[in-house]
Amino acid sequence: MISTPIRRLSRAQKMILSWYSINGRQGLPWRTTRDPYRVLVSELMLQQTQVSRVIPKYAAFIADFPTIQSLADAERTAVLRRWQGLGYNNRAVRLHALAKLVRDEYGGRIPRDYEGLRKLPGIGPYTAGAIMGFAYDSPAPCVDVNIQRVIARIGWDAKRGVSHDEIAEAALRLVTASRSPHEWHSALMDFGSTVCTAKNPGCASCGLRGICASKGARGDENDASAPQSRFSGSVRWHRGQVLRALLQGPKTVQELQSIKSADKELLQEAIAAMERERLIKLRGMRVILRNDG
DNA sequence: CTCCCGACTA
DNA sequence: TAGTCGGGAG
Repeated sequence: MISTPIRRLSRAQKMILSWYSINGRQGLPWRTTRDPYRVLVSELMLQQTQVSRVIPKYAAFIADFPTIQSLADAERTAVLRRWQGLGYNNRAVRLHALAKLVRDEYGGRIPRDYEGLRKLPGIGPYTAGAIMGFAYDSPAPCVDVNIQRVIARIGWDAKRGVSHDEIAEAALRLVTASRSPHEWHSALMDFGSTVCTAKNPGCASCGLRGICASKGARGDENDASAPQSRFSGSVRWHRGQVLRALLQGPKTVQELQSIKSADKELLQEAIAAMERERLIKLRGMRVILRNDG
């Protein structure tokens, strides 16, 4: 009989788990804790940021802010300082706001349910599901691009195409069937980042060759992304420079313009954007990092 | 130069 | 639903 995607995926699940028991990434610091606060911090950091870059930042951050209480009580600038190098600084602002919200409105307790987590700033559909799985070992929708890719490839022929909804449904079915969402999502992610990679997937040595609907596909099946514009000299780069400077203390616009290699117009653009986002404020000629807002 | 990759906002 | 948000490794 014809193998359905669900059937294929169900078989693949066992194989991925067995692959994981041997090849899983050991020693990821957020995998050895079930503390919802630590899991939450790691997931916020891992949004848009590679594992290798998060590891040292996570350790330093947890050392400084070991509990959600300590984070809520900290100055925003102190949080931003510890976030330096991770990028997307608004994630740090949201995390700090989240901590204060939990302290002031939730009695210091992070919600234990998906919908409750979703209400918190910075927690979207993926992160809520990830926390459910990694902190509470509870099945919930949890589809990032890696999980999406692995499930799509195994279940459906890469040359065809499958809706996100179908993948989400299959993913939920799999995690619900698993004995441990924590183990299953860890396995899926490790498999996706080391074997079933976006480009040049390791099909040749993959144990799932026999059942995968997309075996041998070259990767990047539906890649229509535009080439990335350069970072150096961009507005984004200027934002980073401005933040770095202001972390040392208030600066005048003049002083900011003397930043090495800074462009006057792009710097103005960066300052305007950061002000709109309430990251900074202008007091006369002085620019300062906001501690609220 | 390319790659990574979720949440929020308008 | 399109645009914005990073910064370092390779």
